[in-house]
Amino acid sequence: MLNEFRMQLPIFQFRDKIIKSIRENQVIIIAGETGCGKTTQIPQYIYENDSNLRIAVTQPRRVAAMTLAERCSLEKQTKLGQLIGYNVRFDDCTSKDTQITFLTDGMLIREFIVDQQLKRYDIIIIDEAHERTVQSDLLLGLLKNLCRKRKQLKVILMSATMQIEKFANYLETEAIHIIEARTHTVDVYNVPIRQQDYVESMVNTILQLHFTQPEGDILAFLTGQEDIEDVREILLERMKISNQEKQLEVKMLYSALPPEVQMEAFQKCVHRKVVLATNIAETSITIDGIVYVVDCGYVKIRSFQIGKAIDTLLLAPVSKAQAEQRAGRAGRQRQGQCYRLYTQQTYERLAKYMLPEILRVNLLSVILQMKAIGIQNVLTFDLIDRPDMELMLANLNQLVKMKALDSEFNLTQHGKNMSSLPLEPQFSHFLIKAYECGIYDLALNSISILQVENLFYFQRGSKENLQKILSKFKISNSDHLTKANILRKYEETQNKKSFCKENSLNHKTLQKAISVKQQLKDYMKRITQKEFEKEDYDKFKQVLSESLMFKHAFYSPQDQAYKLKQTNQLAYIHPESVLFNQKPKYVIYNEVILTKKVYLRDVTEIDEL
DNA sequence: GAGCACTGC
Repeated sequence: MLNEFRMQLPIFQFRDKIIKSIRENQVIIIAGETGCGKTTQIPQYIYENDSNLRIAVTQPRRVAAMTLAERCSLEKQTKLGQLIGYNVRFDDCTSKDTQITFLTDGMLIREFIVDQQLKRYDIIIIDEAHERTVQSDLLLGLLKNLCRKRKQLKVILMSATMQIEKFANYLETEAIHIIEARTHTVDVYNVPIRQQDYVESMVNTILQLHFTQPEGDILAFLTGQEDIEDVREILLERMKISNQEKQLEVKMLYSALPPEVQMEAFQKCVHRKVVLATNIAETSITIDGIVYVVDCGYVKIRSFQIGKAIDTLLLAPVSKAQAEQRAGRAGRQRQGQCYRLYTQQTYERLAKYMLPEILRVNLLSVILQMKAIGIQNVLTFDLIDRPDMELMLANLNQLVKMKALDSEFNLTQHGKNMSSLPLEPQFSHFLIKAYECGIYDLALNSISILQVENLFYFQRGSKENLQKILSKFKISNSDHLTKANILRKYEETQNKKSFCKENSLNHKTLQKAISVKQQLKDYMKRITQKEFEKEDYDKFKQVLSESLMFKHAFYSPQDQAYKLKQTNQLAYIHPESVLFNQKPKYVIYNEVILTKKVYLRDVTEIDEL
């Protein structure tokens, strides 16, 4: 039975219309802002109408998949994992009775590799399609194809109310439903003149807001750890000077913060709270009680420069859609206000949407996945936005060199094995080769710990300890081996928490590395039975060097920098490397990224190129 | 002598 709460949701009045539309069309589009109830209700409507159907609902983020399944289970008063369940990495909470499965986009792509017909499901819902992640774009392409082969299959695309025509054209459907949500209005204010420095401007706006506006918490959007810490320091200083009775609690929120510090941003405060956040607060996380939003107008974007073959992580203006999304965060509880630290004129000139991810990342692993799913010609595969042809061709040729594909671009057994691992292709290649050479534990430790980010956590200004800590674990002029050693020492230590504290390590991060290692170990069991171990660092380096065949660099004395073998690009060893300030002649690296300079991250010295 | 936003298998 439908309970009263469910009937009050905006989506409820569309129930019969949508059911009818699904019956009559193979592909339908449902657009509606967050809060209209589409994600929790539509799977249930479908099930209540025909209890034989098996439904998959995809989400870009794993927490969303888990909490949505929990929410729906509660509404249907069933046990989570029975009728309704979820399936995300490290956590499969489904059973043979499960008919509504919430899963991540990446998980459904994995299922495609196992069964290209996806016969396990009758209806597939792709949610949050407007976010345009690589995974959901790829899923749309795969499902568009599959619809021709499986006439009974139904596909529902759900998105915010943007780019709907584009989706509709691509999926060749006219069945579009737009659901209005009941949200509160947000008044938007722009600054009248262009601001020189958004940190200064941010501080002034927050303080002015604080001293003149009625109660309600503030959410401030900044770009990264550095400007968040700057704003915080200046705010605290000025609050001290002003000696006002009106207190202001300053909290921070960005992904490199340890989870326990992040939690502080969610606690209710006696006084007004201001949360200084990155775009983690844009979609991933919702904070209750926010009435005011301040938007600096910038965001850090990671892109892949095709010609130079390097990643960049640089500041860029937000898109209009992003600016709206940020403003919307003020209207979740009651009428809110949004202050933009840029002029109305600047706003008008912003791009409508951010460039979709598939057009700005390296596609090596996506191409391998596509081959594993059985796509013959990936170059002509019909995606909603086609990536650069040259890049895809270069990726194909790299996969040939790794022997993942043969010379006709057909998937080899090795490529099949590689695609079964949740790793970048060069690491899959490395792990498989390392097993063959009998250095599996060393390789597993190294790969697992390199998968996790924010291994260390330092308070501002205390980072001079880093090299001291690294030297305790250092092995053989290699970040790969040194980090493997950190994981091994962590595993061997009894009191893990104090071990982490002593060495400024992030406990949760290492926990994650452990579960990554266990998962990789399980996957590897299906590929090879070999499990013998010898501690051979030279062999390790040799196999690694061969696996990172496109990531070699040599020191160029006249440039006082490294030259990448592939492109002659100049780069510097990252300060977080054990090789920082040393100048080994030849190195291999995991990643080359432009931030303030072009840096090589995770570096190992080798004897020759 | 600098420090990387976010997400996923």
